[in-house]
Amino acid sequence: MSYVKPRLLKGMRDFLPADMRRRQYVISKIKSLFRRYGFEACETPTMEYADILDGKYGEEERLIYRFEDKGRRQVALKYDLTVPLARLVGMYQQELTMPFKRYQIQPVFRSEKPQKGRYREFYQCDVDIVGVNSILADAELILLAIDALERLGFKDFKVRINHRRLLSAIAEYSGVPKSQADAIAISIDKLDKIGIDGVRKDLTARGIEEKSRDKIIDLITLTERSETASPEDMLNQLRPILKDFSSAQDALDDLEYLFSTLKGLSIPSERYDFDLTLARGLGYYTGPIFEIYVAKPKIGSIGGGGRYGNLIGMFMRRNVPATGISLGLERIIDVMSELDMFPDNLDQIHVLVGLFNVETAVYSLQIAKQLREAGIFTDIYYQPVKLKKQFAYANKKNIPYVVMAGPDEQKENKLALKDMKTGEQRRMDLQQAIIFLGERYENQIG
RNA sequence: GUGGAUGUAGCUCAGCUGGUUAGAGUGCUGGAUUGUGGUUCCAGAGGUCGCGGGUUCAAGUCCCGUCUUCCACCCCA
Repeated sequence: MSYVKPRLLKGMRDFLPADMRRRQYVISKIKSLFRRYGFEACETPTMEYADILDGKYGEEERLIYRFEDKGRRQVALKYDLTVPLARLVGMYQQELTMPFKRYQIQPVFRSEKPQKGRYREFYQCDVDIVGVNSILADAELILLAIDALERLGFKDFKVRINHRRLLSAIAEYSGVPKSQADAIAISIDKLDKIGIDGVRKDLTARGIEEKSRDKIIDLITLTERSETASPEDMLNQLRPILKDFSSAQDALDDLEYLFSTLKGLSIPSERYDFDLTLARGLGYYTGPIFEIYVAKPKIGSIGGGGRYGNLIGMFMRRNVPATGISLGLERIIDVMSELDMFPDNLDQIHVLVGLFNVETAVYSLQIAKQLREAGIFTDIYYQPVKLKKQFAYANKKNIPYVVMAGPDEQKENKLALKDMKTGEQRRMDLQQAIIFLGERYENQIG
């Protein structure tokens, strides 16, 4: 027989049942919350025509997986869920009810060099609101993201908020040519990592003139100084400085509205921050931008998003405003694993029906059948091996209860239900067992 | 994409300056007089030392290449 060494492609992963318990736990919580906020599900294919994705991501475009298919079409694996959504809206305009609120939980692909918390295939959990100009939509997405993370047990995280047009205004204000605006954004985004002197050096290295550089640094230090200041105070400080730039005023208005809404929703102020240095890489953002940040495990952002005003317009003849936020499933899971945030009873199977001997096998199968009809997750042992082995199997699979039914039980039309944790075992009839297990696992039985 | 580290039984690792049949713990399989487990005891199976070349009388141990994982940069979920 020929042998192929089993192996995985770089950055790709298998999920064993132990992994899937955690993934499904997180997905089901997120999904039910999305629905609670009035979003409906959507999916798009793994592959798109390459030109659907081209020209949307800026620098990051080099990370798109590209192939030629057998029909010599240029195809690409989807890189995020936002651009496919834009395509979808462009295609089904007439069939979609506006405003269109959809959630989408699917894998995306990026050919990056893998690291911890960085894979080549990973799931994003996106919620987007299409067709709404109001900043209220952005505020609600931030609320939703915070709600989701808190429900998963996150304690220490923060949503950093900035505005794309503020970044370009900074470039304008400092007198830097438009072509270098992105370079500035990238540079000041590193403030956390390399500090103010690092940014100064970096700006110089990027060929920014001294005069411009100092103006930029002044602005940044303003926000850095104000770490204790409220977002409102910071906006008020910026307003006079950027007075002559009308786009900056619009951005400041947006943010002011956004922050006052968040405040009005009673979101604790430690949950969000105005961060003038936040610059999201993706090219399509045009308005407020957000990033969800955890400090504890050094993994960076676990989600992000923002308003994209022109992207959908690239797939239709008019512009449609939209805003969205994305949660990174595997980073959320990585953080939760690291901080031991998963409940320890993520068991999926409630009871194992053991097999005493061949003569009573059918009786055992009947018990299992009826437990299943009652909605209880029931596994069964198929071979009449030593009870020791059957119990060991239940332990290994973390099954909390075992039913044994031998000749004695069958004679009385009963069964023995054993609690694997306490070792306690009681003889009862099937109905009693169904009631007992049914009450215990009420919330899981569908 | 650039730079660095790593790779030995299913898992976690040991193996000194190259030298005979590659080890431990854990896990796995079987057993300790046959209706009850997670403890203990006994026995056993399991390794092309990531893969491919090369140097040497001799390589897990040195050199080159390649792949994987991890770290930094870049960037991001």
